[in-house]
Amino acid sequence: MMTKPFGKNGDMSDLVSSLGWLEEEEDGSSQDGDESPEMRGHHGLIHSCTELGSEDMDEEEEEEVDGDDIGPNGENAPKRRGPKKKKMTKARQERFRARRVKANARERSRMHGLNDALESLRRVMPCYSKTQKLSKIETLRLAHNYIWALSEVLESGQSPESHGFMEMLCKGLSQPTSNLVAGCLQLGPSPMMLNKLEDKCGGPGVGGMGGQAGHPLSYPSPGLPSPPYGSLEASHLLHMKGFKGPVYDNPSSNECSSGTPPYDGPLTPPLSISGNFALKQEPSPRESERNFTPHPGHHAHYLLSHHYPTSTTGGLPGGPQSHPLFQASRYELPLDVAYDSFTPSHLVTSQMGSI
DNA sequence: TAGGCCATCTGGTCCT
DNA sequence: AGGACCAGATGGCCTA
Repeated sequence: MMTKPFGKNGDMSDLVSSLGWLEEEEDGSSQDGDESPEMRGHHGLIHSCTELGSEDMDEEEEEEVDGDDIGPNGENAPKRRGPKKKKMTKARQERFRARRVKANARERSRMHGLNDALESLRRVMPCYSKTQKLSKIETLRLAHNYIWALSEVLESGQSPESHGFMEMLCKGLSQPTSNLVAGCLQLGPSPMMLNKLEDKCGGPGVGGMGGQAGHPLSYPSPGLPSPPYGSLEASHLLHMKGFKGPVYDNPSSNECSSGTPPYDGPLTPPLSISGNFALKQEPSPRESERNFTPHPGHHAHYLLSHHYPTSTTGGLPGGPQSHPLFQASRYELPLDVAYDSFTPSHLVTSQMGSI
């Protein structure tokens, strides 16, 4: 439970009055700027109070605000310490309010943008449910785990159906979220999901395969519960169906490298990661220090042979081997990544910055 | 009802 | 000076 230093009602008024706030509220200037219905409680009052008491201390038209140390119930409130508060003129109050209202609007807009980005992230997570939305913190944790797990898959050839993959995904997640992820990964693609994938991959502007349903990941597990579990969102892999070929020879072709292009769709995590690997000639000595058994390319083969068959209709132009998932298995970490603290996310961020 | 999550307001700080 | 970013504070909503 979040600790609330002040009660919702009543006890706050003592503080407010002791700070000499009430006089401003009386003249009505405290309400005019808060067009937002979310302007709740006393919080804003306190901030405004402190602001009024500090910002304009060097202004003319000083006016003492003493004499109102009596609480709303008539009791004596403790005297306010520090410099005496000066009353603002109407004009100053209006200016201040206008500035504050503008800043609030910007902040709202900024947070909405942040939430939009978070929602985009949710949609490319391995489990996405409109009905059971992941919380912000869980979304970030799952994203971290997901990148990590995918990298492990690339490096080790571990199957995404394995228990280990699930464990990596669920590491540090709350029990409900873990259950959600587990449910998602064990559910076979539902007809609804297939439709969704069809929409995503075949829809206009997605770079899909002409409306072909594609090859959604299959996690056969008949008889498992349906919702509230979300559905397995395999689109993060299916997105790559639009992949035109390896990008390693031309790093600038990677979206991530061309400044900050407008985000108009889910990214393809393997592309983002693999495009930044350095070409590996020999197995890295560090690789042997890993805890997993390296089977380079195994999983890439598995995935790609299942989902990117070499065909003229739906396969990758150069066969599975041309896919970044496969290619990436031949790449290794940059040497400047601190190995102790290695996680795939470190790799991504450190390399992204160097593009 | 406690606890978790969220949206919002706010003041401070840094940057352009 | 103004905007972006951040963290703290607060109240509302929802759920176990």
